[in-house]
Amino acid sequence: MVDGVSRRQSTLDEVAEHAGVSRSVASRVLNNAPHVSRAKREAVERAVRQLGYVRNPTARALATRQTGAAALVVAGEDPSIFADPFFAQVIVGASAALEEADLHLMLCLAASERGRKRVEDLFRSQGVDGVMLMALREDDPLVRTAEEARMPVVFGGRPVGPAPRWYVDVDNVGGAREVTEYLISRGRTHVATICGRLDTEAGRARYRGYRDAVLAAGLAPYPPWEADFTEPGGAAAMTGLLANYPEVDGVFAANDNMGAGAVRALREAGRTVPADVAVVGFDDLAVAGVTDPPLTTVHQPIAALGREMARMLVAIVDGQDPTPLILPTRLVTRSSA
Amino acid sequence: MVDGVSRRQSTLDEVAEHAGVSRSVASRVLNNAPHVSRAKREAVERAVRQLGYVRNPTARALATRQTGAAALVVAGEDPSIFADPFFAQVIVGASAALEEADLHLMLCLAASERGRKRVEDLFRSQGVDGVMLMALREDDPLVRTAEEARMPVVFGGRPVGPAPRWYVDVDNVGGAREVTEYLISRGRTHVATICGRLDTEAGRARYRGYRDAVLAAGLAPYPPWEADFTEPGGAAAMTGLLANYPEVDGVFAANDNMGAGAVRALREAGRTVPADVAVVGFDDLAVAGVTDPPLTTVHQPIAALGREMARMLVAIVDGQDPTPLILPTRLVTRSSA
DNA sequence: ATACGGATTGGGAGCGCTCCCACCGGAAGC
DNA sequence: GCTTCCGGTGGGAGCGCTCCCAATCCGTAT
Repeated sequence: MVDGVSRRQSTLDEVAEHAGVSRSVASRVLNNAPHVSRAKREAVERAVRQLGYVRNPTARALATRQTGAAALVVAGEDPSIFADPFFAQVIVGASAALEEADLHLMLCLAASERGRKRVEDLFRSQGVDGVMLMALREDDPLVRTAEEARMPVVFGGRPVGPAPRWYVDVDNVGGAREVTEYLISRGRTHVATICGRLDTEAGRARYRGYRDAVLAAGLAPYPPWEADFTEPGGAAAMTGLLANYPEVDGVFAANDNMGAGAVRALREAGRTVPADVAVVGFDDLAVAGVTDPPLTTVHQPIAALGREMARMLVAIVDGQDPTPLILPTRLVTRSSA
Repeated sequence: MVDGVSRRQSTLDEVAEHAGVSRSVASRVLNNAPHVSRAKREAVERAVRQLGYVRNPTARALATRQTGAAALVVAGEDPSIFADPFFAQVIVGASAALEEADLHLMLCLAASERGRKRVEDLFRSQGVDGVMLMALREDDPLVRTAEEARMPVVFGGRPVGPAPRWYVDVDNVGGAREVTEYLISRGRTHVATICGRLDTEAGRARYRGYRDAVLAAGLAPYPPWEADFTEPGGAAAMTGLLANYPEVDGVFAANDNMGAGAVRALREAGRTVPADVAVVGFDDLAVAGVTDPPLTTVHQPIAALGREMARMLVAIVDGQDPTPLILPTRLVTRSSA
């Protein structure tokens, strides 16, 4: 009976029987393995079509000890960190690369207590073939978990501390230096920074880049004024900066969200951008284009970051040992500085 | 030997042996099933701890025919649709609800040809326990695939055409009507709309809401000026609208991205917002807060949408038959209108 | 003809877990 | 005192697939 939509899912045994071959042969055909005669191969393919057979990935996973899935773990402190459009772009890139290797993407938001627990179990139960790990804070217990894991782990952005074996990062120091130099080249002499969380490596690296540039120009760096990478956080920081250092005429915000917040706070304080205070950001997310004035910022290849993480992971799963990767950034000038 | 980090993953049999019980008893303990004496239960728990045992989810899945995972499928035409921060918020909500049910989240971007194919296989191979399906366009083949699937499917937003059995949507018509009425109440008499893609139900519904409000006020609705829900698309549409209907003094953009684009296009055309042209959006995403002026818009509970989809799915997997849900929207007034 | 090497083939033993079921002993019911 | 019942227990048969290995087949070299 030809019935592509039979009630029950057909099994490999049924396909084999239908094709008049053994299970082994049918399996070889499905896996494109050699040692199958042309005639039997075609018979199996016909049976597969007629039965509407689809291989059961779970059974395959059990037998091969490979799940066919990779996890993207987003750590952080609060699940809402994931609302940052940054991650969406990472996912677009990672998803495309995983698709090429025919791996599925499992997404884990590990910010809650329970979420973290589940990720730990995932690591230990071999529930995926490998993981991509992002948004780690200093002393995040997941770093330890990852080290002990018996599976490949690729870091997206380095964690604070010793660099892991496999990671993909962007050149945070270089990007921050370049955009700060740009600010200075536009005649700004009192350049402060709204830095990101300093318990993240990205926050620290961008502050270092800022500091390098200011010192190299013979100016005095301001102490790090920390915010949480969000728009309201950036606005609040800008207000604080204004109150404490009214002479400031240039601000490097360590990401675009905070840059947008700074622009808003400045406008609300009656200062014009860039005439009174020039503002630059980092990331080149969509928000940088809609502020008024639009933000000069540092473009980082976010989708590429995701793509390269996934490719690196696939390479490791395939038994290779790729070298870490640092992606370049690029200055994007708009009118906020 | 106490060794929580033994080379090989320990199995349930080993736990059972270590605890001096049978595999069955050990299994019952792990599943919190009855018919286990207090003494043996504790022995097993001790063995689990000493061996650092973690249950193999793949084997469990094979035996129970339940994978412990749910998929979120984002259709659309182009994978970059996922870059819209809208989805990130859905995921935050869905992830939290799935976490409560101890299900993992599999994310599938089904915009590419290959991606769609993989989703179809996922449906047919029972690779997940259920799926949440979003961003369907008219005549999307995935609708058919979903109907034929032998697993629960919850739609996020209704597809064009007959309503599916299970879905969660927001009140697009009501929200669009309300914000358009607001525009009119502010004295606007030439109110146009930059509508979203009309091959999506959300695009159509929002246009209907706009049209209802305009007609109810005794004004003449403008024909739908279609754009693709993106910022540049909105800007281009605004420019076109301005060229064709210079008398327009109010615009309902069917989402905030397009609203932000409209505001930018208006500024670049030398018109002031809201004095010359008032603009309102839909979604209440972060972008609505950073445009200048910030956008009056329709708040929709996006994380709740994700959460309710996930809860509905869990309910179905548990054998229930929940009723579809339509979430309310809320007008958020800022200064763009 | 006869033997030999390689390509094919099918049987069977898992992968690690769940769950049905038969079995045990003691408390309750008669 | 003897059934009846039930909590507790362990054995065993799968779940659907992969993969090792022994068996078979063929063409060809001897």
